[in-house]
Order: sequence, then C-alpha cells, then structure tokens
Amino acid sequence: MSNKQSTQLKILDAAEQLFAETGFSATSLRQITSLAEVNLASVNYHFGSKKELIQAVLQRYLAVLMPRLDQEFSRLLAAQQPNQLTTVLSVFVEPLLELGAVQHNGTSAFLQLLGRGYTDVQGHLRWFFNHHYGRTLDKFVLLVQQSCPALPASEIFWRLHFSLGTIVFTMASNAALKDIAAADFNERVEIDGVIKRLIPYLAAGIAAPLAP
Amino acid sequence: MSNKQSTQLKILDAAEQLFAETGFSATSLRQITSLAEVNLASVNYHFGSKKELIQAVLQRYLAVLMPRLDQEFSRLLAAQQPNQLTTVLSVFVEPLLELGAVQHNGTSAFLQLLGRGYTDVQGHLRWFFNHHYGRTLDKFVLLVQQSCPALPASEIFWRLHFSLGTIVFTMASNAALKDIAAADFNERVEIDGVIKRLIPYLAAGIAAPLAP
DNA sequence: GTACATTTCAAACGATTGTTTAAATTCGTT
DNA sequence: AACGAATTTAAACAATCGTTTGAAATGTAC
Repeated sequence: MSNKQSTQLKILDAAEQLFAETGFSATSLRQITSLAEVNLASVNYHFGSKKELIQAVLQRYLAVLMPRLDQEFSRLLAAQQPNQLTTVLSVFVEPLLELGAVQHNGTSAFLQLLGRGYTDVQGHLRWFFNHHYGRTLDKFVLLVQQSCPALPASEIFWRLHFSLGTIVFTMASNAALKDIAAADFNERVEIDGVIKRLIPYLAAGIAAPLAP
Repeated sequence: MSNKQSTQLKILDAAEQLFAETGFSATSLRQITSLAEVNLASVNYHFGSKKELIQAVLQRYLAVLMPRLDQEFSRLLAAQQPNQLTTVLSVFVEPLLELGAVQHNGTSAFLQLLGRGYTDVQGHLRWFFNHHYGRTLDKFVLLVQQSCPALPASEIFWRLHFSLGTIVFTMASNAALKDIAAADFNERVEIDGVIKRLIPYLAAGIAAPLAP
C-alpha cells in the first residue's frame, strides 16, 4: 500500500485538531502540515485548497452522522401520535456519541468544528447544511412542530435557532467551560455529560409558553 | 476645536460597523480607515494598536451599559423575597435598548459585537468581563440562584453559559436570521422583537427540571 | 508672525498568509 | 532493472496584514 492515504489522513487529523482548537481562519496550513509532519504543499496537492480541506474535515463526520440522524427521524415520524420533545432531542445523543468511532474524541471534535463552522466563516456552513441535508433538517423541524402543536411555525424557527446557538457556542467554548467547571465546582464533565445536560434546557426553552 | 475627536469618532464608528458585520480578526485596519476616510496610520496614532481599538469600541457601550445593569441588579436584590426569573431577565431589556442612544442602531451593533467578541478571539472577552465587571456579574448570578432555589450552583453555571451561547450566537447571526425570517415567514423583526422573544425561551431553559 | 505641539500623510517595513512551480524522490508495473 | 506515474520536497510567489517612520500639514499660544 502506498502512503498516499497515510498522508491524507495525517493532514485530516492534524487539521481537525487545530481547527477545533483555534478555528478555521486562525489556523494556518503551515501549522497543520507541521503538526502532521508532512510537506506544506501536500495540502494543495491532496485537497486542492484550504477551503476544500475544511470541507473534507467536516464531511468525514457529516457523512456518518447525517444518514444516521435521517434514519432516526424517519423512525419517529412513523409513529402515530406526536413524540415528546425530549424524545425528539434525545435522538441526537447516540449518533453523536458514535462519532467517537470515527476518531479518538470524535464527538467532541465534531461538535467543536460545528461551532467553529457557524461562528468562523459566517453564513457559509448554514448554506452548506441546507443545501446538502435540507431533507433531513425538514424531518427534524416537522417532528418538533408535531411535539409543540401550540407554537406557530415562525416561533419554532426562532427557538430552533436559539437552540442552535446554545449548542454551537457551548461546543466552541467547550474546553474553556470544562476548565471553569473543574476549577469552580470540582466537577469533571465529559462531552456526553454536556450533551445530556443540554437536553432538558433545550426542551424547556423550545416548549416555553408564548410571550404575552 | 481640533478635529482630533472627529477622527477618533470616525474610526470608532467605522470599526464598530465592520467588526459587527465581519468580526474582529476578519476586519483589516485598511478597511476601517478606508470606510472612515482617514489615514491608515491614524488608528495606531490614536488608539495604539488594533487590539486597543477593539477594546475602545466595546468600552463605548460597556461603560454605559454595565453601571446601568449593576444598578438594576442592586434594586432587585433589595427586595425581600426572590424575584421571578422572567423579572430578572427582563432587567436587561431597557438598558440594552437604551444603547440606541449611544449610536444609531447601537443596541443591535453592541450585541453583535458581544457575539463576535466571544466567538472571534476565544477566551479573551470572557476574561475581560470577569476582570472588569465581576461584581456586577456576581449580583446577576445571585439573583438567578434566588429565583431557582432548587437548582445546584453548578447546574446554574452551565445553564447560564447555555444562555450566553443563545444570546451571543443569535446576535452574531442576527442579520442572517432577520433575512430568513423575512423570506420564510413574511416577518419583519427588529432587535427589540428578538430580545423579547428570547426571554421566555431563556427563562424556561434556565428553570427547566433537572435531568433524571 | 513666529515657535511649538499635535495631527495627518505617503511610504515602507517585516512578518505571515495560501498557493504555485519544478526538480527530486518514491512507487507500482512490466 | 527500467520505465512512467504518483508523490514529496524546497523554494519562491504575490498578496495582505499590523505597525513604524519621518516629513508635511495643521492647529495653538505667545
């Protein structure tokens, strides 16, 4: 076997780590190739450009996660009556945690990348998501609407984006929050702990009574 | 009067606008001085460095907002019994909206800057806040704890950071969200509409029942 | 109006960025 | 072993960044 795959993988792994830690635009190709111990030009040789490298790093997880989520959404939609909101949200937990199989610390890395993608290169990831996984997202929105029949669609739109903000920001600053929690509350929190803490918060927020 | 103040103000206004639109590190001094119609070197002359310019842009709002919030927190703390959580959160509304007096669209601009500050230069704004306004923040945390006596302090810590994420992300992508809401729901939403939509969501999330 | 301090200005600085080039090396196939 | 394709390598590219410089311009006070 040639070491072509090996070089590509070394780049992907190093890029993922640095992107998650410091963001996409703040990470230089020289940092990546230095950590990966490969030549600077190999990024452009194997991936074309930095932009395509970013997409490749994200796709490694999305290609696993999104079909998995789509399948879960379809399963819930097949039920006769509406699902509890916490049930709908809990659907994310297992597929996300299974990303640990893609890579070491894969779940945490992916969620941090997601946060970076939304806050770093503004608007780009949102478009990418709607374009590639619009069908899957629609299923999720439909599930939430079924769970909250009292809420108008526009209110659900806003609250789902509020929730996206909660997730994305929490994950982007995951490392800092972990440190503070450890220092202030003697509390060791892992990624699954954060995810499970999020669910009641998000469920209550989304289902909150309408403002007067 | 010399036009020293005028140049400084032109820089502050232009920097604020571009920082809010595209973020701190993605905005170059040349973009700022070009929009402000001043010489490139005047930023370093009047503010010292880009970093100090960022601080000056933020301080223009924080110097107005934080004493105002501190005063409101003290007022609520003087009450004998715990306040409703929505009451505590609603305290932010008026001081935030009054930032419109600092600048045109000041409220929206400041909240976007806040979002950028937390997502752009990771960790720096958090330290700055705790260092300069720690007393005020402590009052707020105390108010929330009084409102939610059933929640352990560590859980409140996490939920307040979830809420910070909601606010910061929503405000950083405020422009995009406004556009989508207008396109999908024929809904014109201004900054005060977003703020008032946030309160029931945040209150419900913070006060959510504990996970099993 | 002269002297002094403040501000503006064009130009250049050194550093870093993503990308490209062309030669050197490694690899798989015959 | 030898050929051709794939990959790696060092070097340079042009562009952009924040910052500095020193002279020109402007403002202030006597």
